[in-house]
Amino acid sequence: MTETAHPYFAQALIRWYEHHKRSLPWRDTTDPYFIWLSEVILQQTRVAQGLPYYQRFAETYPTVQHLAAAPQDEVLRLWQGLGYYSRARNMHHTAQQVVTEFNGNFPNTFEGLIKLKGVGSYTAAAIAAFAYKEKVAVLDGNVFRVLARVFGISDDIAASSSRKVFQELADELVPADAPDTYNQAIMEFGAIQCTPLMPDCMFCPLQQRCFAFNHGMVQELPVKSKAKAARPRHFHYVVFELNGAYYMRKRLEGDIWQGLYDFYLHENNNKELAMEQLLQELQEAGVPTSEAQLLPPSKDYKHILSHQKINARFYVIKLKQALAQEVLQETRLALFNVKEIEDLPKPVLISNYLKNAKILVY
DNA sequence: AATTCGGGGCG
DNA sequence: CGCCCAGAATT
Repeated sequence: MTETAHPYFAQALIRWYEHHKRSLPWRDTTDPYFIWLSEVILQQTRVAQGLPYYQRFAETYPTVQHLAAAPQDEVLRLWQGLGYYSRARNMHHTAQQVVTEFNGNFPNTFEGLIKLKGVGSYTAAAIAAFAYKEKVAVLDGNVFRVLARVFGISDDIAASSSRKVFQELADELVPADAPDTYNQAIMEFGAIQCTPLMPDCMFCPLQQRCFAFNHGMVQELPVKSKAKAARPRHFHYVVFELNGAYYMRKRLEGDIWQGLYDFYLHENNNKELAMEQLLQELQEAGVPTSEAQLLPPSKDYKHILSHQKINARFYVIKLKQALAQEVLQETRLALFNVKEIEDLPKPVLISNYLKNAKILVY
């Protein structure tokens, strides 16, 4: 490991930060509510993608009380497109807890913050440092990368067992007099200067003390094992239409997109689905298919998630009469008009279909 | 300690 | 279009 004087490391980063930092709205406040909001949005999310969402949330819910009082569907609708929807559900839950249990005040220590749903070690450290200047180290992907390169750490950053090594080093590096600025600085440095693919080593203030640069290992560090291949899935959506309204249902726990709305779903392990089979299934579910007019399936929609490759087809069925109450109970479907559908939180896949099919115009 | 949860950007 | 990015909860 390169002998890097710790005070030098923090000082160099802070000096770099003062010259290169981006102006971001959550950096102009020490209000734990807005810092928490921004950090939850920024989990797994690039600043450019999260920024407009932050602005919308901060504007729509100017206080934690506003967020706590909002209906879940509204919160999820505002979150639509950001992904990892448990973040929104947990955030909503935590807002309600802060209001009802803590009188609207967030815990003011790392230990208190990390007990909140959706607040893990990274987010607790970020809020504690930025809002309360607690001397704790944030450890996100940027920090992993910067530390691995500068200090020549070759532990696999994708392995949970490596965390301890990085966390201990990160903790040592935090200066007591500026934990807030330092933590911002190291993440910003990773995001702008010490980037994953083409780091700007030529104009790097740490160049001379960087293990990776000095050993020609910038491309090799950090070490990161590859994720396993995404599993293929085949979705066959049945879009029941009745006089310009559509049957949709809220997705349950235990799979992707919990809390979001989609259509009647038949999943198999094939791109194709025999019409007779689908019609028989619908008949068994109590759908009067004899009266229904079955249109040809849509094109294939390919939707990529981190570890799932979804191929989806949409089969529109124009109904002549409403589905029976028992069918709705069994399938959990409900009828929504176009205006209502617009306001429902939906997976991007469903949004794309609705738009292509000219059911919704965004 | 490994797996699962989304989606957008980039070369 | 393949590859990259990356925190929290659950198993």
